[in-house]
Amino acid sequence: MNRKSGRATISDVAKAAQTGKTSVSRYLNGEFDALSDNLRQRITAAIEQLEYRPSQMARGLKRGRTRLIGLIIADITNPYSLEILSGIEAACRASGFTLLMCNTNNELDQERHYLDLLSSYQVEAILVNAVGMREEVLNRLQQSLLPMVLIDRKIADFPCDVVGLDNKTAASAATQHLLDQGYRAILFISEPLGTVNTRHERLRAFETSMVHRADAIAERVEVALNQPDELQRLLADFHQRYQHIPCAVIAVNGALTLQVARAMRRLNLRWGEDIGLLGFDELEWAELAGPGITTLKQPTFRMGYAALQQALRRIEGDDAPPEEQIWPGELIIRGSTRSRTEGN
Amino acid sequence: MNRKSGRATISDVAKAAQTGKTSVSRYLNGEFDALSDNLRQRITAAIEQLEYRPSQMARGLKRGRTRLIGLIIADITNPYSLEILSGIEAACRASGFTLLMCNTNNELDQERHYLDLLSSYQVEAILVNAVGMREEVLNRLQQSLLPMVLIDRKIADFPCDVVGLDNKTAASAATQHLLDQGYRAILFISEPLGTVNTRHERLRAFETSMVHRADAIAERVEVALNQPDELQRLLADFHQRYQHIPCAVIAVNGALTLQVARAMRRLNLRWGEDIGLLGFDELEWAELAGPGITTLKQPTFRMGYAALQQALRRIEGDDAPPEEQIWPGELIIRGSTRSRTEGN
DNA sequence: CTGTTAGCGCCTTCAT
DNA sequence: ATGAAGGCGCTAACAG
Repeated sequence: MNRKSGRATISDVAKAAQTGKTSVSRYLNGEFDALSDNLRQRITAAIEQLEYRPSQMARGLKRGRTRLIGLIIADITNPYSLEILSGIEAACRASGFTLLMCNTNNELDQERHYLDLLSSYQVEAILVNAVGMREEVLNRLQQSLLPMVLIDRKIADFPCDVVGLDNKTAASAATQHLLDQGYRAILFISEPLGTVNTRHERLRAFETSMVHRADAIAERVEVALNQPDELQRLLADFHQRYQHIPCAVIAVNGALTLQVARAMRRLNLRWGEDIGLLGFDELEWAELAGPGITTLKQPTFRMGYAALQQALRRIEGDDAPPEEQIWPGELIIRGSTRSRTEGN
Repeated sequence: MNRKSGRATISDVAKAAQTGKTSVSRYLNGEFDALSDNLRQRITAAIEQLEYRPSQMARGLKRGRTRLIGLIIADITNPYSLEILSGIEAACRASGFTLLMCNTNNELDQERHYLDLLSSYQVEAILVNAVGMREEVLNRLQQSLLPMVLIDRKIADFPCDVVGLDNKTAASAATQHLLDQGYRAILFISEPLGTVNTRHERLRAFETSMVHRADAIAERVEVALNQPDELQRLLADFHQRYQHIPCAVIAVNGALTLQVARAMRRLNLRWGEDIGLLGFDELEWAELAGPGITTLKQPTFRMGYAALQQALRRIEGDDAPPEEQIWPGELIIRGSTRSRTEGN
């Protein structure tokens, strides 16, 4: 046993098994055909006795295979991201990889920082669910040949594997549902659009679905998260202007849906009664809130899982052109979008 | 620039700056007093030009300082764990550490496996929010001198830093609140107690608070997560037996509270009306569910943050005896525990 | 101030 | 079938 670190090294094992490090290394890598039965047993015993565990650090240094996957998330507290994380994690567990987790807190320079950091840990691939990046950073990454998979959001003009929702179909279905239910004034509430393609796509599909309908009013607004007062003001204003016709709200993601629901609560607006409410992302509590909240559920867990699988394929050398995986959403109808007959 | 890995190494920088690796290393470690202005500038330029980033792997191998923290979580999808994670992550970000995340899915052998794995990555400390561990594993860890901080749950007879809730006070306060509100039959619903000290402590405090009260009935039951039918049956049975007196339920944690609420929904039992409901752990949607759900909020974020800080202290050499940090909970009263006057 | 030398723990030729 | 030697990228003496 090595005196200083307290941990046995490959040399200690070799010594204990009365052999050289090479054979132990072979043993560790499963090259048993190159080992006599006797030697193999000695090594097994030595490892057991010394409680030896190979150092992934040293291994990674030498071979480049660290079995580490980097994950960059914009905001872990977001329920969507959490489920994505959950899927990725399960896939990691299944494939023997470990996750290095980085939360950028939606800050752009953190993103840059973590990208660097992860590559300095020699991760074998990077999964990203946060995109504010500019070309400079990306080029560096691309040169490094580090496989990268984007989740949910993608980057314009940057060819890269992507896993995301079929935003167009989903947003159209959501809008159509509200129209079918009789709503005639619909407010699309989004976090600031920025360069987040997801938000743009959903909004565009919403507007496209509405533009044909001369009998219905479409409005849109951007609000940052955690601005309850502003949100409340917006909702009150919207409702006040259209209270004579069935009106509804679409929230662009789960985090926002929560805040919208809270604001409505404070305004004493009952969803499903006074106003319709539909939110992207399924929420575990959606059925418990009043008459329930209609959601556009994404197969988040499976998307996370799939993202890691895609990364693994790249790690194993697949160099097919970048692939864009588009998953279908599912509209889960609950009481918040109850049917409105005219004037009711 | 190194041909094979595509990444510049310290040697490349040394060459480009026309100096030796040592000086570059010194530069990297901020030992500027040992570098002439001229040399320093050459190095700066070389690093810039080569886009050099030191390999954390190699660094870790040599110095033992990997700046990596291992985190073992029983179940990331648990809201409690998520917020803990969130706090830990923030503390990591603030201190320049990176998280290696492992989710055991509540499986004991995974726990063992990950403990090994993390130490093989030379993490500098391990944070654990999942405890099924037995002595064998722990002893190995303890010998390795790897700092470890337990969160929420602790292990009997294993002296170790712990960050947790003041379960006794919290559970007493919760129970007392229900009694004060007039409830006279209270069911304590827990996940299987197992060796999870947290659940035991909360139950014990509940029973202690109830035992003095000859006028009130205390019951308890254990249910595994995701057994909706059984849960429903239990609740129906409990309510049916005590519907003539104000009765209430305490759920031992947030995950369970969600399931209890769902079961009540299906049974058409309205919390705050037909039955009282109080759950450990604050839920972001607690105020939105019917008249709101009364919760016992834990300062989860700060607890996670504090856990990492404690780990840092150990990393920096603090060898004071194990410290048990007990944080106070806060009862957040909502409509689900509305006051019951007799017979109403 | 600066460079040389020797490893950290492991894997990989290349001999034997 | 086995082992010795060299090196991955970095740091830490030890000289100058």
